[in-house]
Amino acid sequence: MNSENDRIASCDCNIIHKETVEYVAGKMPAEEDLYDLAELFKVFGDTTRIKILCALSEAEMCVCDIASLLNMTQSSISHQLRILKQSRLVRYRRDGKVVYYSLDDEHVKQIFDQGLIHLNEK
Amino acid sequence: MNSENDRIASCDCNIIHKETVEYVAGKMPAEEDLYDLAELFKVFGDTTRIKILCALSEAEMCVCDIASLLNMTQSSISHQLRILKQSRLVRYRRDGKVVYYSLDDEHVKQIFDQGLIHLNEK
DNA sequence: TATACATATGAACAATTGTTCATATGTTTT
DNA sequence: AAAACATATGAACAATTGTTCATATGTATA
Repeated sequence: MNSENDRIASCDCNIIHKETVEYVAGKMPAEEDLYDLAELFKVFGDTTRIKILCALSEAEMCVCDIASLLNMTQSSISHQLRILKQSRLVRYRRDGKVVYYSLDDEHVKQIFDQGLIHLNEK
Repeated sequence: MNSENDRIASCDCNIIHKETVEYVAGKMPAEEDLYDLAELFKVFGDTTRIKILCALSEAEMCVCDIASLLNMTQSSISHQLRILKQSRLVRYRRDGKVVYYSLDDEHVKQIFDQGLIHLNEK
């Protein structure tokens, strides 16, 4: 076949194993799902947010508590909480002037723990 | 007590729930572990790398296969594989001119799947 | 040994991101 | 109603990141 020997412009090389590529292509999840998955992990991929999630897995806390715990400004915590809210990883309730945050579901802790397992076994 | 009413410079507000903060502080993992955890998730937090990991969970592939599958340049794939190698998420073996990559351990797929579960239940 | 090929890598660049600063919003208390 | 307080948010800035381009490295083959 000709197509197998032609250099592929897009990848700057030849397909070495056409069958493998086609097999895997058939198994790949939808582009959009992979994008969403990367976005989810991106949220976990920041030290401040990881600390917030870790703290909230222990107790419901208000913004000020979290800022104090992590020794950071109220503003930076608030900004990060917004991202966590948007990703549906945390929920909140208002009580007077104070807003209390907590984890939105149990998967958060499971993803968290799965990561720790990986690190501990290396 | 005086300390509870003083405004805390670091967080620009008062500690609202001193007991909670102290309790959670005692439960937090080591700073370094949380940093490593964030670094791990950061690696998962990119569409290209997620796609590579997803592909490798189906079959061992060479750089060219992956580039062809994802319709990206060999160079960009190679750069990302370096990051995945450094994080010990993939391993490789050389066979002549070709370098074959595969997942380094099964946790990768478990972290991956845990993320998908979270997304599917929302 | 010269050429071709698969892969790796450094530099450059645009795009994204996290924090800070200033200030706005919403609620309570005086 | 005014002041105090907890939180939210927009703009600005430095830092980080992913891709591209050019080129280097390593292996096989003519």
